[in-house]
Amino acid sequence: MQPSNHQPLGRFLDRLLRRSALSPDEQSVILGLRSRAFKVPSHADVVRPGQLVDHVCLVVDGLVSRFEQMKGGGRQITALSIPGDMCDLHSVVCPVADAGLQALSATTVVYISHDDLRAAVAACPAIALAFWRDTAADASVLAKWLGNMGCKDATAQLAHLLCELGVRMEQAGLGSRTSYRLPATQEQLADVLGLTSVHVNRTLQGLRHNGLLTIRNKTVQIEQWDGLANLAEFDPAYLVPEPVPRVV
Amino acid sequence: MQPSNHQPLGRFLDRLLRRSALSPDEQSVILGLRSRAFKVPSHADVVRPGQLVDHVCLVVDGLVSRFEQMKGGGRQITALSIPGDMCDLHSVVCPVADAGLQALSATTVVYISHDDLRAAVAACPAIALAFWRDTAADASVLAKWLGNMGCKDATAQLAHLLCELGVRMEQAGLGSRTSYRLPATQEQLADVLGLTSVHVNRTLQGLRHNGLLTIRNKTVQIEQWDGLANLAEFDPAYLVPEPVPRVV
DNA sequence: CGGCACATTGACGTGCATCAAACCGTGTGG
DNA sequence: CCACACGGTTTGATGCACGTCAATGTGCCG
Repeated sequence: MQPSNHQPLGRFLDRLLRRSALSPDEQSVILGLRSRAFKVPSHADVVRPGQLVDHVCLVVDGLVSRFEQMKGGGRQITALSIPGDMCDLHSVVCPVADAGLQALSATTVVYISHDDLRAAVAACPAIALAFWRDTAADASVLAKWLGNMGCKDATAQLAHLLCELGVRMEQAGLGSRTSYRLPATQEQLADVLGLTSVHVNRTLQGLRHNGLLTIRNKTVQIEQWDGLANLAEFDPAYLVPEPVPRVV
Repeated sequence: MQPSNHQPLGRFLDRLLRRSALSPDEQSVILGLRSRAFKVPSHADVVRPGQLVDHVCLVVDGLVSRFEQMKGGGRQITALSIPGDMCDLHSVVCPVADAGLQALSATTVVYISHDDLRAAVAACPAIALAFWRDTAADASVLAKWLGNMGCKDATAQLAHLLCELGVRMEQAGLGSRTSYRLPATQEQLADVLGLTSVHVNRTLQGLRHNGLLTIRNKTVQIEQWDGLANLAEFDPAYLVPEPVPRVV
């Protein structure tokens, strides 16, 4: 599993191959998907909540969040997509988006039409399974977040998030788990963790004062990985599934 | 979409058909799956966290929870499976369970082997898509729970959960949305909501005193559906996806 | 230089946790 | 048929983690 290349679809294929075996033919079906690139400014909506979509959205550069919007103005981020991630691959099978998508920083994305993806799925059953598996992987991140929010205090929760992002960035070839760029504001992190930006700020300071990490210029530097992972009860198992044998 | 029957696999097929169109042949593949029934006593583990499984588990009667276990003894329930639900359909593509499964009440389940399901998927691409869609539906419940936990207070969160279960019970043909049996303890509800059983108790009393619902003998009676749904900002859209056209 | 988004700090309030005890229904065994 | 044990519910007193509100600081960009 060599990184194929740094083209948008190459990054996505890498992500799929991390979990699923695909034949050269199947790989070229993925790489051959037609895509249209767009630039999205920071804070702009990519998909509005409740919107019916006919394409998926692959992150090329930047950071995209999926979020639930409450009537009272509250907002909960339910997923973070880094380059190489499909924000809403599940929309192929559930095209009416219950949640919205928003760029957290200046971002470039590519659109790929549902029709093209459905054609790929119809042509290659293994691709359908790879997509299913990808959706399941997203769900396991979601379950982990729920567990953290329900059981851990702000410090452990924040530490866990920063460990997770480290591992994911490393997997995606975007830095190492102890040093990566995170173009998100403290308020956005607060919306991920179900906290306020004020409390995220103080919690972050606590981690800094303990020498666990530093953040300079949107770049996270984890100084004591083991300490942070231990504090967070972080176990990357949920991010690195065993590749599963082909079934078709 | 008539309820096929009340056999275990019939209930599961009904659930699939609620979201996916399947041809008669495909339906009979589902109904023909081999299954072995088991009785599970209350509080017993069905799958231990981290276990490698080679079968999925379909709930026939009772209630099963998926949960994350923390080192400190904390526990977070990340999904509730009612009769007709596959607890861990995603394990077909991610066979190493990150989370555990536990029966919340005396429960009967049936096991279906991954091999048989993979054969079904290989034979009928539409079944693969239906399974993928089912996994996505579970994930949207998870996202909603995360949103509630992050943004709402205990009252709204509990109200939302009871509305959700009402709709799901009704869809599954197990009572109406305003009256259904819920064989869970307050402590288990607390583990769903990220609260303590003490607080769930007081919150439940608040809802009762406002005349919104009553609970007697494990049976939830919602007296004012609109009031409860409004309090919870409950919108069932995330539970009733538009059926999607066949792609294969 | 002025404006703007974001980070930081402080004072204060509250929703929920924690701990501990009492209460209640149900099944069990003497 | 009663005594008891046990899982679950209910209640009260107290504390803390985090929210809220509001001001100030800071870097960046036009």
